[in-house]
Amino acid sequence: MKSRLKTLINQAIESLQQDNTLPAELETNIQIERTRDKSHGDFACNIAMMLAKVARCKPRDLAEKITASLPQASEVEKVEIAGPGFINFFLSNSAFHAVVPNILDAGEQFGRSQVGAGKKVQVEFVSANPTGPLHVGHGRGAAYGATVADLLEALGFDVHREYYVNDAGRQMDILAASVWLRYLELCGEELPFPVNGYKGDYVWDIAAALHRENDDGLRHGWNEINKDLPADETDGGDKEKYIDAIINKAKSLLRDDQYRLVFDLALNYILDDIRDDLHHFNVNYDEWYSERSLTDSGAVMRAIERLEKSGHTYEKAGAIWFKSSDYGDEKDRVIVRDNGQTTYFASDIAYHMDKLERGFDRVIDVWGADHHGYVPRVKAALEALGDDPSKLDVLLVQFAVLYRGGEKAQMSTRSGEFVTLRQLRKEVGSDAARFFYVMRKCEQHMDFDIDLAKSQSSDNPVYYIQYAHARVASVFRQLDEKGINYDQGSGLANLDKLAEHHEVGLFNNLNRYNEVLENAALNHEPHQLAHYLRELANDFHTYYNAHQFIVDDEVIRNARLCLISACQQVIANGLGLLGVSAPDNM
RNA sequence: GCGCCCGUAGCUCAGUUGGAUAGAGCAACGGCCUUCUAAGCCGUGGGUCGCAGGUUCGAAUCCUGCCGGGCGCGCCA
Repeated sequence: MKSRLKTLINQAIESLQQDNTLPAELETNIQIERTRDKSHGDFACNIAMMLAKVARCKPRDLAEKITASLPQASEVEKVEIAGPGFINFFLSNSAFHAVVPNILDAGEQFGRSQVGAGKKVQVEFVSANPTGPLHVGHGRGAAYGATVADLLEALGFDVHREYYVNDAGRQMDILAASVWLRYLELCGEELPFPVNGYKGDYVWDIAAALHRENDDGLRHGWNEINKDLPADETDGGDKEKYIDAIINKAKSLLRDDQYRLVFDLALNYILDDIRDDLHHFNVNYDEWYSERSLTDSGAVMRAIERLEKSGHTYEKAGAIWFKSSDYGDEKDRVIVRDNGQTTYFASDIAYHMDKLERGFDRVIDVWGADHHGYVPRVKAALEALGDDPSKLDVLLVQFAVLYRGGEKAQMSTRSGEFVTLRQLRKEVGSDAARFFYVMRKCEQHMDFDIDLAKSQSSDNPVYYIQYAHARVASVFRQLDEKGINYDQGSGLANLDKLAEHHEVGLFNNLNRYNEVLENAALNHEPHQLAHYLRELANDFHTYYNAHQFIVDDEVIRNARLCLISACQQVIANGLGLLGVSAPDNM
């Protein structure tokens, strides 16, 4: 609809250029907007105000000339000039009707397009350390990332969903050591558990699995382990040094192969858990990319060498630094520590280098907002490597604070542990959780009202929208029960009989769906779709209450059934893109 | 101290990328059940868009400076 009006205005401008009212050289950026106020018509264009200067006349006069030069179009009922020089288009009702047959024809495909033209986009999201179950903070990233990916796919982008698995580094060693110590306890050893170890119940579960598979095969006496250990924090020592000493003991006593056994068991156990959790959250990946594989394949060394060769590194205090401050970072960063080990940042440089080498036209990282300080150094690295940092979009997701009964529910009752995503799903259901997480734009701090998400009332937007979908299904069930025939062909042929203002409003809203989808996807703003669906459901419910659909007049009846059927389809499609189900029964 | 995000109705938030008289949902108040789901609907009230300047035909939106809240500033990952 918008593009149709654009071409009309373009033609008008071209004809004005021919009679020299407007200069031949002209930069035209025609914007067509939906009006807020119906008294301003259906669409408005501000082109006259934009071009007034170059045309050297008053905006309203120019608007007059443009309007006079507009070609005839059947959809346009009336054109008015208003305010400082807006050109307002009033369209005929029938101009909005064509969307209904389009919706019913396309079905599930309605709204999908080829705007993305098959461009390769990678969306990396969640990527939480596999050292424990996902918590509610990860949930927002999961819902947001998955929806952004689905939206882009709907627009015809070739989307690759990826989870970066931090399966290297100290945190994983701490987990492996924690599991091993719990395993030793299961073997009958008595030992003090490290202050810095992972204490969650899942560590016991992994240890039990380790014990089932290996019996006492990995057992070492605590007396042997305890030899030469520094003091833990409980005994006035340093908890970091203590846990590092435990890790080193584990590595030396178990040797490589057995240590790797413990490590991998823990890693896979937790990854399976995360995968399962996300799967039930309707979040699925194309690839789980291992950080360790970057080291194994030599990508990390290759990235470091490239930086060294291009003169972006230097040595200081035994470490190798990347001069990220040359590219806007606030200070330089270590990539190889004085002990020879590469840093996490070095892996991340290699990872992003690898992403671009894999040929993605666009790379999207979804991060928690607490990592925002990390953006400049990654972009700096890409620039130093000679890649284009503008290909990388980092989307920062702010924290979600859970509220239950008006109180913060962020922490569970047990010692400072976060509420897990699994607990949240169990309590409010996957549908409500997915919807609530994307209801707000990602840079907005979010208050997640658990009570509201659980409630089955119109206050709850998820239920309200799903209910609209179910209601249409219910109407068609009624039709069946009454033995009344639904003639879609007749309905589509008589849409112009629907002129109640509720109906006009619905036609109008159904026409907006494609625009909303495109905007939501290209701007990475799923909340736009969520809000749209709320409005559409609201309009539907209002219509439902104002008018009977199953009426005796079969012409009106069939036309109305076509209209509500289209509403149902759009709601189903929209909810589908948000990862929310559209039930027929509630 | 420096950097990023946020500040819009009593509350939670939108605001079509700078457009016309700033919107919605809760909450408050007043109505509506013999009807395809009242799991709902109709109506009313409510605002110095944090503050002060600036940019222009036009600012909640862009720029500058303050104020307030959140987060981040490791040879951790």
